[in-house]
Amino acid sequence: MARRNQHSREELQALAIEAVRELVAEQGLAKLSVRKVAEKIRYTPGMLYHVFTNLDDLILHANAATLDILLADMRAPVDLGPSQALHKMASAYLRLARTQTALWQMVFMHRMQHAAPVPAWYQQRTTQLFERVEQQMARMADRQSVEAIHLAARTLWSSVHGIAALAAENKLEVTGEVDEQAMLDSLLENYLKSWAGLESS
Amino acid sequence: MARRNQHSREELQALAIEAVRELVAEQGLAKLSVRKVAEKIRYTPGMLYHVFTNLDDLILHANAATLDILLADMRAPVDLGPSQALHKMASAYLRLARTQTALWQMVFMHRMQHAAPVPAWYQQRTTQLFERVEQQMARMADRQSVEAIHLAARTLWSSVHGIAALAAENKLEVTGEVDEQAMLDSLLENYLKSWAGLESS
DNA sequence: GCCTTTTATTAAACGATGTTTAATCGTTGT
DNA sequence: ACAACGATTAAACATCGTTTAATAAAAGGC
Repeated sequence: MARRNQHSREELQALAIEAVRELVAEQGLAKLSVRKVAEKIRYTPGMLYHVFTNLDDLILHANAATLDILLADMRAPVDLGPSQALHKMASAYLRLARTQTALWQMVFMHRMQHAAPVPAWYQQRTTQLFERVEQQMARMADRQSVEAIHLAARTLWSSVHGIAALAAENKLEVTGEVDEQAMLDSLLENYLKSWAGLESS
Repeated sequence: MARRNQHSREELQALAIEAVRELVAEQGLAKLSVRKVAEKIRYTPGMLYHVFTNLDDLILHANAATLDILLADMRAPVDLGPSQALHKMASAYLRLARTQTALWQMVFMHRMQHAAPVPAWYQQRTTQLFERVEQQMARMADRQSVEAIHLAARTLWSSVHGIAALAAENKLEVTGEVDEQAMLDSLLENYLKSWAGLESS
């Protein structure tokens, strides 16, 4: 049979993306396969190549969905001070790494195999994330230069990411009990305290 | 032919491990395969399963070698103060991520597929790394409790790792110029300044 | 020095993978 | 009614990790 046409191209995309996310959430990235995705949405593997260029492309779309969730969770409440806002954002970041570990890891661990550059519609989401952090840090110290704020934001958030990555690892392999939330608090409190007190050069 | 016996079991292990490291350094983890390793050491794929339990095991051994290099590079010079020692160690960590990106990524990105727990001889190396950091931080603030030092060491080094991870990524995908060494300096300076000034509770 | 036993090593198979190909079959336009 | 098109499939291909049984060389006993 051909063109059952029960689903439009866009519906099929959404269906496949959701299937990937469910499969990865249940079994992890390592167990993901094109055939499983196809079976789950009741199509043939070949069909997926009519809608996505390859598996990497499909995974990238699934990751974009995860990033959208993350960005939504990291919406900074307007009525909070910059320090508390950053705490909230970091906690949201950590929470996703803890509760949706497999999906979170897929975002940060999967690398393109075909040497294709990350498309703009994807990179836009990751830069958006850094911009939000930068925005809050700009509120903390308006004495600092734009470059200094940029550097500090990247420094801080790379650090937050490192802690969240550790938390995601520990969900799988035990390395000794660590309280990642306490680590986040320690990082933010100490780094920001010293940084905000700095004078611009 | 059988039992050419040109190489002992240990020599074969070392040969295979070195082959893995060369292949990954040249082509990346994604292109690694058992067959390529076997070809490189001029044996058959099956032979590797006589010396290692599976590919994960082989990769783990290759990662141990990388960790050994890292640990050697991170030897803290005795004549330095704790703060400068930490700077040196962090720089060494970053340097490896930059110069041996593929091998470094294999250490931190590869996950066991067979749900086997990380063996003790491997985990020993990663804990050793944290211990060195802890040691220096203990020198900085002997007023703090053991638990506080443990927490701060893990916080700081997870952050260093996050920055190094970002540097490794940017070696592959361009995200805009960032000076990771400056980020490291910012992290260490600000975090340690505030942390070391703290009184124990 | 021959024969047996071990064991290193291989060749070949198995099942699964991502991807491509050509064929099919339903829909659409005329 | 028929032709063109396009969605969908079935099947093939090359590669992968891993296992199996066969083979050939070394080691040990006598």
